[in-house]
Amino acid sequence: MARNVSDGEMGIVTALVRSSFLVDAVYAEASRAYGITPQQGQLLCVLMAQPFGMGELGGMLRLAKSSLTGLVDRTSKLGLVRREPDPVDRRAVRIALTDEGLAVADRFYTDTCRRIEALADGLKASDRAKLAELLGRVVTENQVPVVFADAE
Amino acid sequence: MARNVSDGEMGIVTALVRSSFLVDAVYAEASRAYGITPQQGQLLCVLMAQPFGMGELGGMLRLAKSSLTGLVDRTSKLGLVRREPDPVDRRAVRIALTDEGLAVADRFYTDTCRRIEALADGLKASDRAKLAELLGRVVTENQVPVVFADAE
DNA sequence: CATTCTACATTCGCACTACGAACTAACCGA
DNA sequence: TCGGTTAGTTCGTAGTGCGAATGTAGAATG
Repeated sequence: MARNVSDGEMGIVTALVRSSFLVDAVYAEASRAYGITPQQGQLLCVLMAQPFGMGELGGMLRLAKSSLTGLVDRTSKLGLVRREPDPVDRRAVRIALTDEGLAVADRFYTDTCRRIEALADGLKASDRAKLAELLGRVVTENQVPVVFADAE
Repeated sequence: MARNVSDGEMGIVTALVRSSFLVDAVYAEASRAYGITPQQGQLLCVLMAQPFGMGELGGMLRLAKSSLTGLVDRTSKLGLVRREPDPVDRRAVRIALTDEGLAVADRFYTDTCRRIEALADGLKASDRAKLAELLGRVVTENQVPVVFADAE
């Protein structure tokens, strides 16, 4: 049987899985507010740092090449990203944000950050810092791709 | 611009988003190993506690009714869950694990726990406990549905 | 009791997600 | 130049998730 929600003690596995569920819901809600899908939102966030080739993007987002083509197609059709020819490799393309894409990405990113941050509102500052440190170490040690980063 | 991965300081937002990405990847990998989708795996985990009606399931998994019908259909076609008539309400059904579904759920759950737990292998026991406590508070305070629970 | 209102679930059509296999074009090394 | 590799796309398939519309059954009201 499962423990009750009111049970104060929650294992680390459950805490991770359920917090992930929470983050996913926030992502879905935030992206919907901007007329994009969570995947498109994630693509925009990755591209905020710099343009990437399809291969690099596939590695970061953990998507097969064929999956990525469609995602870029659809996001491109919205006018948010653009395929640019790679200057040195004529086979390759570089996916970059359009002006509008950058604008949407900025707003989506800011909004998402605000919503995610609100999840930890109940924790006092020192606890939030501790949580960020511990969770950050988990992320770093598992080499999670930089699908999201702190603003400068 | 974005901070570098090697940058030790990671904000709580980034840590949450990227750890969620990590958990999602583990869930996808684990479910694939059992020939099911992550959504089907999640359904099995929820039903491990007890059978639920479609309405309850929709609330817990945050899915529209129409989305759930298909998920249950497909999982049922695999022989893992079953629709049972509700004893008191002839409109309603109760979704329950079949014997095979219970067996798969047990193994999937155990395997997933092992994989998720491994994510925090780099932390020492006291840090893991602290992380579980803080993240557990975030989960509890945001009333995340019990889509996953600790084993008894 | 009949009528109405609401709740439970399904069906349908749509767009998106994700994959592997097969393919084209271009790079690169021998 | 030839053969192998790499970058991306195309195509077919299965699954996801939603809203609108539907049918049936319980609940509430007269």
